[in-house]
Amino acid sequence: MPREIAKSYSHQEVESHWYERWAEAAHFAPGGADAPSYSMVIPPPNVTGSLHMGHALNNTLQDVLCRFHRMDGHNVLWVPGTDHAGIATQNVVERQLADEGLGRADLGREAFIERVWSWREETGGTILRQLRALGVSCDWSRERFTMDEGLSRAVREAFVRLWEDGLLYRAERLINWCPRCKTALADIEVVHEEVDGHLWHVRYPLVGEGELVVATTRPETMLGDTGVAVHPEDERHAAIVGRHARLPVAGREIPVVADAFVDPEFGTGAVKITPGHDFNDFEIGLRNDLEVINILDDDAAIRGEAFARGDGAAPAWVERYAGLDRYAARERIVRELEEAGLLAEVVPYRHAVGKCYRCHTAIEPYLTPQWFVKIQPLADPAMEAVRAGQTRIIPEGWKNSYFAWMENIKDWCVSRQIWWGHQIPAWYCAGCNPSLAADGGGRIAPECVPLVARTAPERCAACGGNRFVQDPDVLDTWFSSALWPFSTLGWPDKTADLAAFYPTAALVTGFDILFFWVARMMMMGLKFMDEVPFRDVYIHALVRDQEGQKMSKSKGNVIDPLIMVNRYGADPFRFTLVAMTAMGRDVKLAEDRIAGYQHFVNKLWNAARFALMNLDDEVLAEPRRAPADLAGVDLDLADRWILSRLRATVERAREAIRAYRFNDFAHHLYQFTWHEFCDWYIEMSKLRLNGADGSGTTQRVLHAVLRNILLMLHPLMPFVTEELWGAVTARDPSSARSGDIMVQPYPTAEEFPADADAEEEVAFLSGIIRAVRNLRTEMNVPPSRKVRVMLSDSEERLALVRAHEPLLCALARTEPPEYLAQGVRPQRMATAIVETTQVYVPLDGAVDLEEESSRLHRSLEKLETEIGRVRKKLANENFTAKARPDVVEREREKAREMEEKIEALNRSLERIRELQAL
RNA sequence: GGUCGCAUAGCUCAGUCGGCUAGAGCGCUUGCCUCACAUGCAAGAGGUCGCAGGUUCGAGUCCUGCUGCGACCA
Repeated sequence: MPREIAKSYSHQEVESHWYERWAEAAHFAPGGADAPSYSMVIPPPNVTGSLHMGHALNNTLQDVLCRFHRMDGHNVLWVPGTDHAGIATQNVVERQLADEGLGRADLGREAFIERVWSWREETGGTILRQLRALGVSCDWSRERFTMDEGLSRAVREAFVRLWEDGLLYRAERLINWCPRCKTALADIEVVHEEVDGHLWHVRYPLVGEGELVVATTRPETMLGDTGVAVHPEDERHAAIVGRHARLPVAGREIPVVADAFVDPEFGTGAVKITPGHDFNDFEIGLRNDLEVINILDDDAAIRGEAFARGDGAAPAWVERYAGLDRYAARERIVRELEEAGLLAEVVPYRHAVGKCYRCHTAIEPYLTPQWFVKIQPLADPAMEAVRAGQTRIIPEGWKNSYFAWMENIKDWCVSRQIWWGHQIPAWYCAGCNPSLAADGGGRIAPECVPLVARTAPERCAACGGNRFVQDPDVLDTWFSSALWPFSTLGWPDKTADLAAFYPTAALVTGFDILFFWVARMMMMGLKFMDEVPFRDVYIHALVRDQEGQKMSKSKGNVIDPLIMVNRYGADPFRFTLVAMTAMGRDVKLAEDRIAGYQHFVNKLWNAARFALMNLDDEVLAEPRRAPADLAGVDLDLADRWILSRLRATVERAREAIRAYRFNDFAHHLYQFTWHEFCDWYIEMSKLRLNGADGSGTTQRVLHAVLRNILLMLHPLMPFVTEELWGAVTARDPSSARSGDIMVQPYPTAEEFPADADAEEEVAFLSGIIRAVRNLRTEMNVPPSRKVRVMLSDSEERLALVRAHEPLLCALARTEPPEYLAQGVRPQRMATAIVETTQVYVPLDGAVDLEEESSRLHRSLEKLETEIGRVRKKLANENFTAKARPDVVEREREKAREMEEKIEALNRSLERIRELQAL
């Protein structure tokens, strides 16, 4: 009984339905515990974020892996969640407060944090809801947030253990300070950008007589200069080392020192040293015993008290500078230098400026007490694990970056001067640290002694006091993210999840957070779990626009994934992302690609539609999903061929997934579905389906191949495959209940018989069919008209065509062919050669002999060049002696074939010449 | 400045162990509304594999240099 489904697929009606159904059926949760586990943790998106293309790609790839392994019999767990994004989230809420005319200080810490939580309840986690539109199969019952109680406990535990193991310390160091966020940043949170600036050459008068010209990009920092340095071997300046310069404007006397860091080629060979506001200068200062003066407040404005140092009294000009922003101070100081005739030269100069990765404000090296993780003892095992292959990085090229970064790693500044985050579990006893009370601003002096503990201490072991102040700083968000692969599974408790799912199988992420996150997870995983956090790290590309530009709101070139899903459906969108994910390359995305793959979905839909219109109820009702038991019954050539090709496709698809070759995976399935199944098998099957003979077998094969296509494609295109699975298995008693495709076993190659003969024969027959079609077009035979065809070859070869004559007639629209004995050459025929077979189609009276002649000449020329190359090879004794025998044999075969073709072409040309002569 | 990567059809890219008459998708040209699909079918055009050397019987593939582009680090 013929049945019909809609003429085309409407994703809108289908996607939300299936997503809900999967959730209700608990398909997203791990299944049987006896199966090998396959686990992943989502790279937690920022809780303030909304879905962009990077997330779409990242999560699509993860979902492909999860869906594949789930079908392939693994116990799959994919943990979703978000991170609390300390600075970013605090910025968002502070902006809200600003609209109400409030600052966070107006609320106080506790009320502010409450406010952030309520923001999070309302708006946070939007991105996780958006992810569902992609069809991601993560286990929502295990959703985690880095500020959850469980994960916060993990953070405290990790912090305390690091402290106990001597891997954590608090010290006053020069750190990267963002004057807008008013917090310290880790080194990698600073992005270096080239900017067009100036190089100011300033005269520093020497005490006594003479002067020294120094070059600087930041003249305002001279207020904090405590020395001038020259290279020790620079003869130009050798005489003045040890003398003093009088610092312009500030008036202090500062020493001239020699330090090998100075580049004698740069500028005048003399540099001003500001240990309080430059990392290199800080080092030089340490080596040469220079004073460190902090001239800036936490908002990068000049602070008055800086000038009070030195001779004790604040000079008169302090009032001019105190409170000035660093850039205003720069303008002013340049003006004053110029007026004093101390500005020797100003030249345009392009140089790198470090900026805050969150707000893009230029960072300021700033001397403050901070918490640091001693990193080398953690980095060493993390490097070793990759070297030993306990964790693989794919593609391998990223290993270099990983090692390069790890080898030059510096201690990690983990304290942040913000409120939203995990407050550092360290307390200071008011009794032991009298300076605590003095500083009402909450900044704890560097000399204060912290008590690090899992919970607030009740009594001081040293003085017996019970008044404590908790360290006001919070931890870097990445500190909690570093624990993610085990904190989400219940650590520090020894949970069943932890036992079953750690280490995770794979981590899928972009290279932009290789250092921020991947490297730190490696370190923390090894530290706290004694085991790497993941077996494989797959690093994927960044999504760019079609010109290769990074997508950004300011450029206006963003493609919104949700709009794409809505417009084209999640399946084509996912397929596009996966098909374009070549190893290590950028993904350049254009909307028309997605539209293109929507056509593929339509093709699949219509193949299923065709099948449904041609399958009998009893076939549709058979529970069989693999036709292994069909083998040998009365499979015809086409059946044997498509099953053999299916086998090869399953093999390739599995291999592609195993090797993280996502684009190959998509490509092989696309190629098989469209160009083998639809273009050839379905067309060939029509003959048998319409005839009485063997229709049952063909129906069964058609059904089986279609179902296996759906199974293979499911990880890529979950929705349309699930929808069609429902249609083609509707009457299958074995799939009545939890028969969703999502939880069916993934096809294996062994289910399908390989058949090299069938593949070879179909290649030959389809070659003949293509050749006839080609000749038809050349001869301008209208598609509606059947064409006469003659074939000439050995009896054996011709018998093969004869056996499948109806296929040729139907697919090339020919009359039944005439079979000619080898060597018989008919007149007035256009010729093509397929393997050894000559194919003739009558030269129509209307055909231009000239054109036909030049067509043949072109093919002839091509062949002659090629055979020349092959003959040269075969004549080369080195080749025949050294190349592998099978390679040599292939070349010989090639030469034989080409000789025959050339001969045939020459004969055809000869006949055309005869005709032209008439 | 240092490191790494990339350069193949008009565009975007595959090309795994060196055996290639170099592939795909999109675009383009021509002809078709052929009873699953015009979101389609059929046929076709289109390449000095960035340049110059080297290794090899054989190089898109390996090595060196150059040019151009990109990324990361400083």
